[in-house]
Amino acid sequence: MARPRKFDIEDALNDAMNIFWQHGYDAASLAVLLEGMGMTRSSLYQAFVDKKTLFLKALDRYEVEAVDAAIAVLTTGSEDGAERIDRLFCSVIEAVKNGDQRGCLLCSAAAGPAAVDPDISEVVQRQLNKMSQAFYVALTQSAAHAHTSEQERGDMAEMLLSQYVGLRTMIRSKTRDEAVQKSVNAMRKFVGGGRSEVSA
Amino acid sequence: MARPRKFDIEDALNDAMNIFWQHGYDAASLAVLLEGMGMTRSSLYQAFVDKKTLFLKALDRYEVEAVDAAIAVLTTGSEDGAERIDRLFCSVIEAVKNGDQRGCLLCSAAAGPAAVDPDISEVVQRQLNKMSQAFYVALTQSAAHAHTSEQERGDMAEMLLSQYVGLRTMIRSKTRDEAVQKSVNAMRKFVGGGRSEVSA
DNA sequence: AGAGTTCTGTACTGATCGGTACAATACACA
DNA sequence: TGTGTATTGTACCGATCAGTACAGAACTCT
Repeated sequence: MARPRKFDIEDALNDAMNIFWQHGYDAASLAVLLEGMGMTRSSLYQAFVDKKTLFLKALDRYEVEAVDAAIAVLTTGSEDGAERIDRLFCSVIEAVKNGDQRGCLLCSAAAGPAAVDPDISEVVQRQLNKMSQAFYVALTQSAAHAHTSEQERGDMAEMLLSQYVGLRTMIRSKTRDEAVQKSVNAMRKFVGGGRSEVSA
Repeated sequence: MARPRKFDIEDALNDAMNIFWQHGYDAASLAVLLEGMGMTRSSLYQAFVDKKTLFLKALDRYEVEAVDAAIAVLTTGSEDGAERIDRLFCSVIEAVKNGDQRGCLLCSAAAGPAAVDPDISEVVQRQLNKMSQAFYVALTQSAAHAHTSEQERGDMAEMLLSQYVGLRTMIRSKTRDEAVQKSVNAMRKFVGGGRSEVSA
């Protein structure tokens, strides 16, 4: 018994996520968001409270869309965990080669608004923790690392996470493809379990 | 034959660098900069043209102040390059433990304005390249890695760089100290040449 | 002391920021 | 076919943004 909204709320959130992903939190002004989401000011504020809340919801969306996908790569697909880690890093290269220079919304958020806002920081931390957990699982299920101590695997999981964050952060600043490729080469060799050498 | 300026231009640039370092490019508004640099609007614009130019000069300053210092750690001090790498990562931990959560101006710039502005991106890239060069030198002068191929060392230098960037990016988002410590633990073990185990 | 020159302080600019007020609108239901 | 209700569109809000205009101040040199 009321006027129905013109937009799908999930679609809009998806648009918002992509806009924040591409532009970053600050550069994604209300004007840009409204244009990209195809809605008016009132609709946005009525549905998403304010910009920060929208960003937090976009981060949640990113968790489902991208983080959980990365985690799926790390925890399923192949028997060998090291190979799964390998695949994740290769997918990063793949994206760059396809011209995707957006990097990672989570990583950009970590360097930007999360440094100032505790609410954002909390979400970022939670998602980063999830990723490091997944690295840990992958290492545990790797022939090359299963024998190492729990502590060693925990350390290495954290290291793989910083590697991942660093890579995707640099990609955002137009790092040349070869540098990314080199970094991943070394990482693959380090982790072991790689299938072929340097795919392409 | 003119009125002398009240401030030292190098001091002011130093202040600007620190403000950008702490707040990030966007959050460092003119008001914040003027307050922190202790000067008036006209003086700033007269001396530094505009905000972006000031930022570029602050980045140059950061290169001298911080990047070159890191490079010095990587290229001098100890006979063994791996130990020097070790020292660099330990110094990152040290900073965090002392409550420094600013991360790295270069890394924040990479995730933020460098993604949009080609001039900033260029400077960021140049400095990141310098760092990876220094990692390469350190590896070449390491007993544990000198025997590896030139390509292998190049790859690993790039990997160490992304590791460094990732670490300092996450630090900015209030990553708990233990995660940083863990990541560095694994990195130290990986690079080898570490002096003692987990300093503290 | 006066002229010339550069810097400083203040006041202001238009643009844009995130956010709000409110009337017009479009639907479901009675 | 009204009536109630939630959404939409528009017009607006004060605050802040980066940047500028210009008069007055502070110095050096003649």
